[in-house]
This record gives sequence, C-alpha cells and structure tokens, in this order.
Amino acid sequence: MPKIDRTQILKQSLIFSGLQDEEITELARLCSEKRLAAGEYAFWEDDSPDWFYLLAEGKVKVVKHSSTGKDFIIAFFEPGEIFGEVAVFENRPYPASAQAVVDSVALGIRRGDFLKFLSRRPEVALRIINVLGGRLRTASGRLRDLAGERVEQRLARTLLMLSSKLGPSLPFTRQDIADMAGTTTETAIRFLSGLNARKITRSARGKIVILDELKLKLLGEGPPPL
Amino acid sequence: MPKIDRTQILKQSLIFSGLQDEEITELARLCSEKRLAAGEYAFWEDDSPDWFYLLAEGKVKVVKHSSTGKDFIIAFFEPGEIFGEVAVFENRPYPASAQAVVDSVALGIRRGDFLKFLSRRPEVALRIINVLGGRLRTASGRLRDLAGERVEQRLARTLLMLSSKLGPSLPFTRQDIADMAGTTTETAIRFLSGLNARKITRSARGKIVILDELKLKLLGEGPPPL
DNA sequence: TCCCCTGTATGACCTATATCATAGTCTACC
DNA sequence: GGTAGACTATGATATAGGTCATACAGGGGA
Repeated sequence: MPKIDRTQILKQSLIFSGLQDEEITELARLCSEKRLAAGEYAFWEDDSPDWFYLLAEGKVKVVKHSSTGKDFIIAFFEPGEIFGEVAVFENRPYPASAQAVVDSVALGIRRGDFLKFLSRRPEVALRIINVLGGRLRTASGRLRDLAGERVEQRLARTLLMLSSKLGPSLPFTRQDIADMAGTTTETAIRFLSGLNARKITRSARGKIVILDELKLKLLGEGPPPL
Repeated sequence: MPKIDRTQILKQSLIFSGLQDEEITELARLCSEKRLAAGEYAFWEDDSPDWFYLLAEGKVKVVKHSSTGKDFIIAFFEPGEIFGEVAVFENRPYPASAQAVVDSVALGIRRGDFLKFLSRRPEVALRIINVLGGRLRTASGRLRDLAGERVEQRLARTLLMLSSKLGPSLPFTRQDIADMAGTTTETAIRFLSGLNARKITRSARGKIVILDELKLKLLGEGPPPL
C-alpha cells in the first residue's frame, strides 16, 4: 500500500472539502495514519470512543453482532467517508465494530482534538449534520423494510441501494448482501440465482452486476396490488 | 389547550437551552404555533421540508408506511424534542409522517429561517449533532434487533427502551408496541398477556406498567446459551 | 342511555423463511 | 502445485410467527 497524501485526502473528503489550505494543514497535523490489513478492526463495539476516522483508502464495514451470533452490516464505507463519529460526539462507546474488508488506510483524529477543531468551524458542523441526517434517513428506510417487507423486497432494495451509491457492479459476496438485508446466506444465494436466471443480474464469486435495474425496482416494490 | 409560553418552551428544550435571552426572543419571533388535534398530521412522508418542529405540548409519533400497508413507528416524541429536522437539513422530502397522538402544540420554524439562525450558532449545531447521533445509535440497535432477534426479544427490548425514557408506566396500546417492534398486534397481545400472567407487567387498555424490569431484561437477552 | 369504535383476547391454520445437510468450485497462500 | 478455507449451490425439513376468524369489554360521543 503506497504512501498517502493526507492533505489531498482531507481536501477530497465530503466534510472537509472547501476548508482553507491552512486549516487543512492544521487538520493534517492532528491526523494519525492507521493501516488496516484486510479483516483487521479499527475498533470494536463497546470500545471507548477515542478516535474519529476518515477513510483514506480501501473499504470498511461497520458491523453489529447480535445475541444469536448473527452479524448485521450497518454500512460499508468508501474513501472520503467518515466513521466512528456517533460515538465520538456522544462520548459513549462505539455502537458497532468497524472492520477493514480489504487492506485499508484510515486517518484517525483524537476525540478531543476533533471536537476542539469542530467548535471553531461551524461549516464543518453543518456538513456533519448533513451526513448524519442522510444516514438517519437511510436507517429509517431500512427499519421500515426490515419490519414490514418480505425478504425478496429487502434483498432487491439492498442491491438497489448499493448500486445507487456504487454503480451497477457490486463487489460483495452473497453473505454480505444477506447480512445487510437481514436474512441468511442461503436465502440470498437462492434469490440471486433466481435473478441470474432471469438475466436481471450476472454474478460471480464476490461480485454482482446489475443488468436490469428496472426489473429489480419492480421486485423491490413488491407484488402488484391485486 | 391553554396558551403556551414560547420562550419558556424554547429555554427548556434540549437544543436551545443555554442560549442568551435575546437569542431566545429572536427565535420566538421566528416560530409559529401549530395546534394539532389528536390524530392530525404535522406533515406527511414525501411532503416538501418547509418546517422544522419543536414539540411544545402533547405527544407525536413519526410513522413510516410500507408497501404492505403495515405501519412502522420510528419514534414517539415528548415536549422539548425536535422532529422533521432530517428533511430540513438535507432539503429533501420528509422521510416519514408525523402524527399527533393526543392534542398537541408544536412550534414550527421555517426551513430558511432556521438554517440562517443555525449558521450563526455553532453551539446549537453541536447540540443537534448530539441529538442526531443519539438517534443514529438507537436506530442501529433497532436495525440489528429487527434483523437478528426474535419477536419476543424485540418486544421485551422495545418495552425496556420505552421505560428507560419514560419510566415504568407506559401509555401505549398493544398496537403501538407491535408497530415499534415490527410485529403484529396479535403477537404483541399474546406476549403481553404472558407477561401479565407472570407478573412482569400489569396492563390495561392503552397502558402498560412494568413491574419486574429485571425479568424483562432477561427476556430481552434471549434464551440462556446452552 | 345506548351504540359504535377501538382495544384486547384467543384459537386454528398456513406459509415464508430459517435450519440443517451435503456437495462442488474457486483462490489465496504455503 | 497442492490444500484449506471461503464462497456458491440445492434439497429436505422444521417452525416462528403471520393471517384470519370470532368474541367481548370499555369508553366516548350522540
């Protein structure tokens, strides 16, 4: 994994872009670089919230474990996105674990440093409000889906949600999809086999390509009201 | 419903308490009073996000409808809490509907006015970040529960969550509980009948009193690992 | 007062989906 | 190049809990 350019990363991130150069430099000094091998954790659920993270390279998933041993994937994050922020702002333990999916690099900022920086930068606070708002909106949709829709709809919507963020080619396993939709790997496999047979998707090991978004949307809507 | 004292309401709210008197006065001028009869809606899902609300009196529930017709209750709000903020910050349609459960009064602030006020008040922005963070934390817990826990656990946890916020006496119907836990009214009724029989709760029409929180917690944890 | 509507209660049935089992296939690492 | 482990695949079976039907009680409005 090559050396990264911190100021470049910061400038390109959603929440810090638009800051003055000297502010970026100040931030860069506060950052420390965390290299995570695939599978390694940035933090675990219930750890104390010492660090706020900005993903520089790679891919990170945020996972919550349940009493039955089944994992639920809250979100995947791409470079430029922040994670761990909820715990930092509330000063309460991380509500979930963050695990690198591939070799990754994150910029970590200490809780205190970040809060101090933030209190003097209302624009950044507003950006964060926007990010959190977006996540809450997504979460409320998913809550409704998990509570009221059947697996087929949930799976279809999960794929659509991912493709709206990442494009039609999705680098996820059936298990990932299952853990996001709140179902089992077997069910996700069966569902995707069906989609492949109907040419709605094409998929290989760890990869799903959406061919017919329209049909998938129809599936996500549920059976036509009779 | 009696006349309300706006400045008093604002001062006692989580996000505006601590502001200077003249700031409160300024805010009070921006507010308009919305009286909602029981059952009336402050806004509907997909409405355009014109107003930000602070509940002054009464009780409001935020509900998301699903394609199957089943409702899911995202949250109940008490006086002093804000709602509708996600839509306002993102300038996108409200993600859910807000309905008064009993006769209520809300203070509404126009989107533009509120954002202008906010951009000059970083402390308020930080408070809002905290509120949103808390809601996200709650949401991620509920997501995990809906995805991985069985109804019995979900119902128990729903009751516990409510009692930690409101105390042991809960003014909710079985249907409310079901719509929060993502199950059916019948299942919620059966569950609560069981709890009553075991003296863990005592309940009447539209009311549930938790008698034995400890036993309820055990139920929420799930069956002891064998 | 009476009536209707909402909330509570309970039983019978049914199905969506989890579980369990088994197997083949790819790939990353030794 | 071989091998272990992750990923995909598919069938058989079990069951949690949703669905449907019926009934009754309390409370608020006419």
